[in-house]
Amino acid sequence: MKGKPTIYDIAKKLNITAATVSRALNNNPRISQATKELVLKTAKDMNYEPNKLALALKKGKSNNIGVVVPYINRNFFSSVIRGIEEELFPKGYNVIISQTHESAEREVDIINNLLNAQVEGIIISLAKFTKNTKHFEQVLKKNIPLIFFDRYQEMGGVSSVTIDDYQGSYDATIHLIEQGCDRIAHLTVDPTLSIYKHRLEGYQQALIDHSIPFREELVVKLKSDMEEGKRVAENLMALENPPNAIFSTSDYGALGAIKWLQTNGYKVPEDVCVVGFSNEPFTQFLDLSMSSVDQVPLEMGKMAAQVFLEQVNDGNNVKIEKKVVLSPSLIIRQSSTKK
Amino acid sequence: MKGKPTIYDIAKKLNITAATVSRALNNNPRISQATKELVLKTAKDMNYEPNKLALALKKGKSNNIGVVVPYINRNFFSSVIRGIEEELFPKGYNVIISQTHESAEREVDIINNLLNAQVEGIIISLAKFTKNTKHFEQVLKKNIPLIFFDRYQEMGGVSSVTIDDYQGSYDATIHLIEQGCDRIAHLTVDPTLSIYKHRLEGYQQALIDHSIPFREELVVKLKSDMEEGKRVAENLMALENPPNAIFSTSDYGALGAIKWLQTNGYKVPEDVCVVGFSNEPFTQFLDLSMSSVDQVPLEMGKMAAQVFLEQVNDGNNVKIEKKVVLSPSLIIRQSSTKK
DNA sequence: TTGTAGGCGTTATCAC
DNA sequence: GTGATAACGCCTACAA
Repeated sequence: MKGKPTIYDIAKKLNITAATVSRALNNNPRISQATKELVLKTAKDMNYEPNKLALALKKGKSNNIGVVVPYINRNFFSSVIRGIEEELFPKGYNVIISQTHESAEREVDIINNLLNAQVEGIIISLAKFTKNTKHFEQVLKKNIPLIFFDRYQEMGGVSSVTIDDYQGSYDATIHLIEQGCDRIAHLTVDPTLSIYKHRLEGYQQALIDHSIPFREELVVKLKSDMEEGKRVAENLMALENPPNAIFSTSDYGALGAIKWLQTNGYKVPEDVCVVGFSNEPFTQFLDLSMSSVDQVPLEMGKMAAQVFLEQVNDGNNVKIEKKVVLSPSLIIRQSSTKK
Repeated sequence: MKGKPTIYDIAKKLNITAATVSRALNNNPRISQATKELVLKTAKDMNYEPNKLALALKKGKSNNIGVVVPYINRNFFSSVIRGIEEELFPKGYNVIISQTHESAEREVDIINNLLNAQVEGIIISLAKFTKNTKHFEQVLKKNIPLIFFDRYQEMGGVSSVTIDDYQGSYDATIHLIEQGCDRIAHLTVDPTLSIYKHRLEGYQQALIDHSIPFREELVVKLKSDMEEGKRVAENLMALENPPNAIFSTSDYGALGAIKWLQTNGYKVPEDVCVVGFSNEPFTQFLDLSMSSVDQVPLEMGKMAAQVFLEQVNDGNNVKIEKKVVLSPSLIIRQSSTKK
């Protein structure tokens, strides 16, 4: 008996069959209390541990779940993954992670790979440029729960967990208005992506609700990047009627804006209030701490895991399509607090 | 043929046996070119994909590797994991992650779980309070490569990938000395842990090499935390002969120190130079950017993965025990640059 | 060059 | 209650 002990080893020792051992181990009702205890005891003695691979092959279930993100070392994603792992480890699932590097191609490879590995579910935040959804149809065809989080795409049979981007944006804008700002710039990243579209809409609605005219020139598209934020701030302040608040859908853009403002004679928040989005860890450590919309990544991860568990337990039932929308949380700090 | 096609399905279609199909798929030399091509083609047509679980059971190899960290959403750890994944995905390995939450108990559970899942290797950064190593002996007994990174413990048969903490600390201290500082405080976390012990030694050696007397009262132990950093800075500056430089083995401690200094009339770096350790992302975004020792997490992850690959390919050979020590990289920024 | 048969560790379906 | 036996999908001697 070199390697790990199997149910055969323990069967032999007890002079019974492997089948009986298996049943005893699985607490099968029609097995005598005596043998049950005996088996359990010797199993423990021999340091027996079931071979998950065999079980997996037999049942066609691996106890593994795949989590796919663009990059794992972005704070938002790693926090979501943390939430997922914490929810799923106690249930006996192992979390396999993969990174798309924002490449749609690689995303396809990863999905195929996960499928081969017989994962029982896939939780994914789409690569930025994923348009085609063919690879996901395969997943659905196999009745494997597929859950999008944060970045998603409309697709029948797919569940998703997102934050209410509209609400987050609305709240942030209202907050700025309440600080007395009436010329609020909106920095966006790519309004064709749904999350940014919703953020734009929330911003617009807040203006409407306070009878503030919408000015097209105050909406600027830029990459989520500090240098871009500086450039944009410069342009905005050069307008004849410059903004007295900047709401950026990215913390990095907001940071760049603040830096430019401060080094060019503007006071934040007195002259210009600034609010970011994502609540990156650095926002709280700045000398002038930055207000930001928190995307509740931990909750998002836990929620995604829970949705997965529901679907997986629902067996081959009708495909449930669950859309969970979490409330983001506006964190108000110095960059937008006049007092 | 409901589920996934198997080699049997494709065998039936071609009127040959599964064995032949298997061989063709595996490019077995003694198989006719004709059938090989035929099999390959129909396999593709039928959208055949090998079932990794079956393969795993057969070979006793899962193609999975376990990565264990305290918390996945710490920048350092998630960056290491990123490195590991990037190195291992192309080789066909799946990366399973688990978090210990710094609990030694949970660490034991996780190791057992990974063992049951038949992972082919384990890469781990120890929970802070792990003393016992019994659970690791099990891993070694099964001939499964075990690799420690960052936080490790001396153990026969175990490889490790770390940075040269001594060197990093030495470099940082020398840098401070070159800036003209001769009263350098050293903030440590827990000198009983080897990494902090080495950092203390590097600091001391730098002093010796420049004939600067070592002063016990300039070495302070504190938690890696901003508030603690403030408290400690206050105490240090109250000494009769206060420091003109602070080297903290944690960025958070350094940050706290800087904040306290700045709000209490001291100029950084003119009055006091400050250097941190870890190169957390926030250090570069501070108004006064912070110098720090980068722990090259990406390289560390890649290196750990490479060590794993070596061991795993070495079969059941003699246990190789590889100790890789990477060079940290001192990032010099404003907090320590007088000019 | 290809087919046959057995096995990896479990569980499920029959029987007894 | 428990024992045979087959099966999950694949690989690999051993034959032919």
